[in-house]
Amino acid sequence: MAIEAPSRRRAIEDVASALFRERGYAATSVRDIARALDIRGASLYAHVTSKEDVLWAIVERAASAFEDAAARALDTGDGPADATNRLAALVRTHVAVIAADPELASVFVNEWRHLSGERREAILARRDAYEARFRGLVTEGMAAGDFTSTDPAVAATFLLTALNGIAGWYRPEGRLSANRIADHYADLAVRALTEDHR
Amino acid sequence: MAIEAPSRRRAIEDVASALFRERGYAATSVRDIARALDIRGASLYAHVTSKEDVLWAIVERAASAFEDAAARALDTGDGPADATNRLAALVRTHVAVIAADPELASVFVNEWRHLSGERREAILARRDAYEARFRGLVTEGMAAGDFTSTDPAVAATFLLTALNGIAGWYRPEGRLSANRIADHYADLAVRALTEDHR
DNA sequence: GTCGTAGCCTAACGAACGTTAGGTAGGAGA
DNA sequence: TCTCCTACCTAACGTTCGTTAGGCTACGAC
Repeated sequence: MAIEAPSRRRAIEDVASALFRERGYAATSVRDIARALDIRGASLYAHVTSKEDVLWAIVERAASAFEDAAARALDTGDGPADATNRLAALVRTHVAVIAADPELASVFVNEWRHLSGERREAILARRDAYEARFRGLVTEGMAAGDFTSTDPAVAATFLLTALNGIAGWYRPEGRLSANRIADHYADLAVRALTEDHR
Repeated sequence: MAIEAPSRRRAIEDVASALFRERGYAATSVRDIARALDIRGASLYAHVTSKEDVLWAIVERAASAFEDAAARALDTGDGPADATNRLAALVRTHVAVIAADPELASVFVNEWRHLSGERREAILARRDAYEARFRGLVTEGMAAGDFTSTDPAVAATFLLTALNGIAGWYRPEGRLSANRIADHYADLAVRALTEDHR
């Protein structure tokens, strides 16, 4: 979307996230990342202070992408929509963020535990906050009678894990476009929370 | 369930699957596994031929557990149930397998890609076959009019990723029992595929 | 032309990795 | 008592890991 300065640093993060997605962070060496850029491992350290630093940059960027997109999807200025429509919008947005950069999203979803100390806790806190958005929306919808009453935490986790799973299997050249997937997932999510809604 | 001979080999697999679940296969060293058993890394090789061999044993056992349970859930002798009931039974069974040994299930779901060559392909084939069971059931249910018509592959993937996610967060001492989780997930799954079903 | 700087190189560091070799202690069965 | 066998040990192997140090080249700005 946004036009980025074509920095070397960013190129490193891009190949790293592709490798982290398909092999995992721990199974990807610094020399693997360098080889994908056709340079030597040591040369990376002109652009990067550590391997974990690259992971952190990727995870941080992904977290912001999800947060910003969710805020845009939910805080629409045009008055309060009902829970069903807001849930559909949130699901669509989540799918769109994943499809826009599946490597980024996959690393965020699956590799955050290789961060250490404060960074790990910071990301966990942001994940929790994001999950709370889902849970809150589900809770509101139940209170308003839009959703079937059930355990909001379970329902939110059910939806979020299903959504995050997309980051693992989505391929841009696949059978279904991101929009079609978003349509299907929004329908499935809404129906999962709705009963006799005609 | 079954009473096992208390073999050292099995103890190794148990601590290994716990470590693989929480740190990942690649980030767990042979010496880490040994330390959890209060022995030296080299001593493991009296019971095991390689680190990957341990992963294979875990993944293989998990695959069999899922396959056997699904077969028992679907091939009930008491005549053909409708797709809704069979889906609910399959979901419950899947949850039960995960809850019976979350470490085993989590390694199966998340760490199979660290297998090499034939083993990796063999597990992928079995995963595909298992997924095909879900997809087939969804397809049948749509044909019979029990389920809302949608893309069966997308719906099956949606459900399976939501289900497999449980392996990542379930804790036996958690707020909800495995049965309660199974109830909720079966409801969510059936509703996701059903519309105006009263 | 010279200066800065961006980008890469070779060489090497200590640590950790998976794994092998060969040996020891102790209990079970003859 | 001798003999296996299970379970563990120490020591070491070659490799790979993340990372640092120091140097070279090309190019744009002044």
